[in-house]
Amino acid sequence: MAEKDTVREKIVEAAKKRFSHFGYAKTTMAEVAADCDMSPGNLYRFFPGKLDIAEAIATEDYLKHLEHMRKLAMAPGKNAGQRLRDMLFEELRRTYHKLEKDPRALDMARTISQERPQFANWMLEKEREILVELMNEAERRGEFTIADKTFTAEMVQSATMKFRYPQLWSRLTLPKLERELDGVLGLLVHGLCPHLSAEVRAATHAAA
Amino acid sequence: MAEKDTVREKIVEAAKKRFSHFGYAKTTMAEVAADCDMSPGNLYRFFPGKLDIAEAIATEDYLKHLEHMRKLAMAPGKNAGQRLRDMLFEELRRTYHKLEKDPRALDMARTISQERPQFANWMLEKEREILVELMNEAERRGEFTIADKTFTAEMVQSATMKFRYPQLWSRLTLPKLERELDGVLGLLVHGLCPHLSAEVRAATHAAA
DNA sequence: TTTCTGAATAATCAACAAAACGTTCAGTCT
DNA sequence: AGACTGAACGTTTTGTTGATTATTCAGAAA
Repeated sequence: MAEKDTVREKIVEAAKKRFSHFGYAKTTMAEVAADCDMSPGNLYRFFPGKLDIAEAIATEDYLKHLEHMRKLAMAPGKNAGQRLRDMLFEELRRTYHKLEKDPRALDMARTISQERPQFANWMLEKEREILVELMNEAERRGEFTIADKTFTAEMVQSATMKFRYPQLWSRLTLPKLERELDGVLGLLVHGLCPHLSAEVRAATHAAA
Repeated sequence: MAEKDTVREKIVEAAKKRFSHFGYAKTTMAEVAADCDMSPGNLYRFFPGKLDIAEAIATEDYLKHLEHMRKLAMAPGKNAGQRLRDMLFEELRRTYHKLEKDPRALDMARTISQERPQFANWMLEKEREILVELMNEAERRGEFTIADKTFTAEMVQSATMKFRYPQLWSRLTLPKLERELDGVLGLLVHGLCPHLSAEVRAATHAAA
């Protein structure tokens, strides 16, 4: 079984190289198999199909990214709004740079999210867990007031959809996208209605 | 000149019928010309090209829709949040139903927004004007506090992108989309931070 | 002169054949 | 028996050819 995992890893590594070098569509199972000194048929003892190899690569990659985002979401010495901002900016920059420096990654991303919508769902769900943690912490400190946190996390994701696969939905440059994300987050955090600034809150306390 | 406009209108009408019956791609300039009892070449004295006829149709249609939205945005006896909600719900429902009952409209929408990105910009800009009017009115009544209204309108549009061409970016049903839009608007209006409810505001006034 | 036509042109599309590919599985090797 | 191969199969992609189509423009009609 440990042996099997080693072989699996070997396949993933070979595929990773091919995919990033030539793109998902342009690498064949035969090539990946050859890189691993095995026959094409043998790949299927480790993965149900080509797309599943891509999914394994994407999963590995995203789990690393999630760790990073969790750190930003829980960073000490910052208020909740700032941490939310850091987290979503990190997400924007990561995907932007990934697709920028390696346009070959785009067809893989596109194929996966088209053929495996459930995978895109899984990513959102994982991110949502972090958002809920962030909100719990924020509420504990009185920074946010949120009734249904999972629902609210979904709404935050919905409102920031545009920044999740930036070059899929617009041709904006990174600085423009950052400015826009900043603006949207400002709205999400403070709202359009007059909000409870520090001074107003003090006044309210005095009145009580 | 009045004569020219009549001919233009005739062409638009003929094209409208063809486009909605057979789709944009499947109707030929020759057919539209025949419907107007003229030669294909003559169409080009009135429109630079086929796509410009489609754009004229879309413009006419959107201007009607804008009027409707402006009415909702300025409806008396409702607070600003409610009017914003009515306006964006109308937008969602309109495009959803249009593309639902007439999937032929989709290829036209897709072609226009692909080949003429500036047209999509024009639509957003026009809608933004209404949003700014709504915000001005809301600020006058103390319902919203907004520094840069045009920028804020842009951010509202950015956060609600997903609901603008619903079936282009997701496969959600109308009820699910409505629920989600409602949630996002709740967030945009009230924000995540504790906000100034009516009672709190009264307390603040008392303290002052 | 001004308005319009319709054949000419160049670009795009559709249909079809050939090649390449993902996937399977009968059978070989260890 | 379990691990693996590679030819075979059906699907998808690619390349090619012929037809359609948007657009132009020289010239006819008004």
